[in-house]
Amino acid sequence: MSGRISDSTVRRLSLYLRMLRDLERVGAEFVSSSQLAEPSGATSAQVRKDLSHFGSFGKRGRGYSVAGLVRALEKILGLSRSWRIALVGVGKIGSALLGYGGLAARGFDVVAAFDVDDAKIGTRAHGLRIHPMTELRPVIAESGAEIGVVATPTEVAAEIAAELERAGVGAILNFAPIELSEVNGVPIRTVDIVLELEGLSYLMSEAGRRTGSDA
Amino acid sequence: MSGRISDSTVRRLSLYLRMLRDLERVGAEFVSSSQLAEPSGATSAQVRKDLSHFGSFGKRGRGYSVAGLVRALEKILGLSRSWRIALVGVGKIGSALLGYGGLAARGFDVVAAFDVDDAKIGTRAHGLRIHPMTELRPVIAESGAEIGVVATPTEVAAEIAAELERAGVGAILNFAPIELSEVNGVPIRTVDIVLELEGLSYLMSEAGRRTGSDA
DNA sequence: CTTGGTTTGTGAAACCTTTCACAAGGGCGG
DNA sequence: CCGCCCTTGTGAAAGGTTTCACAAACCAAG
Repeated sequence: MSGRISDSTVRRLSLYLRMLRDLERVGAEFVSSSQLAEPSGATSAQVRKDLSHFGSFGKRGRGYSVAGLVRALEKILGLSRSWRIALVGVGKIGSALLGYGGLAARGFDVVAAFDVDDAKIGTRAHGLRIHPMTELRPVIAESGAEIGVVATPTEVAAEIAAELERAGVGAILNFAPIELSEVNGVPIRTVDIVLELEGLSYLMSEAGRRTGSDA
Repeated sequence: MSGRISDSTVRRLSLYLRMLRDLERVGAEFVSSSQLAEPSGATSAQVRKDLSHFGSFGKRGRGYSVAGLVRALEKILGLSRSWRIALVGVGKIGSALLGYGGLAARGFDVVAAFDVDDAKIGTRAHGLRIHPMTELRPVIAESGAEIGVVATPTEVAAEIAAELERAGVGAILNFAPIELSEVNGVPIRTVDIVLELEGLSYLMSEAGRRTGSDA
């Protein structure tokens, strides 16, 4: 088992865990790979293969123990602890994140916020003091944030990501529409809404072209 | 050329287009596949392969005409026109989207907004009147929105997506942390921040486990 | 204890994507 | 006009992911 695990596998593991927690809440004891596969649109074989990279968690003829698999997946995904987030850029997206209770509920706590805007610095947003950029390093060190979130304009995103990395974060989530390259093994995930919309635009145009030429 | 194009290819095409527009702005005339590859982290061969699915756009020995390729990619991706968006849920994320100028700048106009909250209905957010959910169908029909955005709580996301589909949108962008399944060929893309964070959590834990056992 | 029904874990096969490597074509300097 | 250098377009190879299919294991009932 366990070589290099693909992003898509990890993504699915998260989805399985979500479903398992729901099942746990309603008191289910066992679940089969096919039940587990359904919500993520995967197949039962894929569920079993995904899990097999990490060990053997099921009972043949019976399925998986819900509680047991929840704990196993939490351990694999690093979700048996909570993570601290440092947010850079308290604009539209940054504020939305701060106000989104879903993060803290799932173990991701925003513990520090930064902005360049003098009007914002020193004020509080959702109970969190907004620091100037110059305090990035010390505040991140003191707060112990492990994840940096870049919610700044595109032009400065790369620079901010580099500063976050230097300040010691272990991973970065980027909302600016720019592809940031991983440095020093600090993984970066980008959430690019425009890219998603353009992907949809392609699919709609493609559909139009198909039906257009058929009709 | 042109069979079924993978999501990752389309994603890269968007990135190429971004770079090409920057190049056009600074007045570059030609660009090579290797220059084009750099910002998206692709290889030159991949750029050429991606483009080859749609035709032959370059000149051997010279590269690609920047202006020509911009127009070609815009056509392929369906970006030579603008798209209208109907937004359902004007909470944190919904408001952030409304206020985000980057969308309109790239040809995605939010033309209609809906919410269940009586306090919001009838008011205006960023110049846009907020409609009650009961008016979904007529307002979408009248506004001609092609893309529906789901920015509601998870519990109602699936139902809203179905209503949007019935109201006639051609694609859906979903921000709720739930996997929605495509119906009637209406493509759905989900932006799931928690999933991204959990992916980062996995990578950080993995890194910890590796160095932990090595040291 | 045995039988039958069920579900896992996993090699092998199928499928898909990326990379390689090179012939074909184009431009430029002389 | 010729020869050299450069870059595309593309089959073939390599690499990766998903699906298939089945033996092994477990439970329950008789």
